Amino acid sequence: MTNFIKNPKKSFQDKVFYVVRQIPKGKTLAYKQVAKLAGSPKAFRAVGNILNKNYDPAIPCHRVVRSDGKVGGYNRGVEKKKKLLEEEKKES
DNA sequence: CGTATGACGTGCA
DNA sequence: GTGCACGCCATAC
Repeated sequence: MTNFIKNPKKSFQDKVFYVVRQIPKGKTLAYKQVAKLAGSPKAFRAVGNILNKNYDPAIPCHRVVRSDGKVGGYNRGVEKKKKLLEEEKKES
């Protein structure tokens, strides 16, 4: 890191974060949907890739699941993600 | 610039 | 219904 400041890189990542941040509690969004909302319906690959490399506590990435209904993965542990989804879903 | 990787998605056997 | 292989886009090196 040559610079202390982070790059304002306005890229797909920003859109993905913005979309994921809008996901209401107890609701899950598919990677494909996120990619579509982000502007690239075929970039669901990049969506997962970005979330995986850039996990942020402000981003409910645990609400992003596969179109198959599977949780997919989670930086903190798939088990944790499943539990969070279940809890939020119950509360909702 | 080209190659490699990845929390995916869809199609086919 | 399950499993395997290919294709897709964005990022990193």
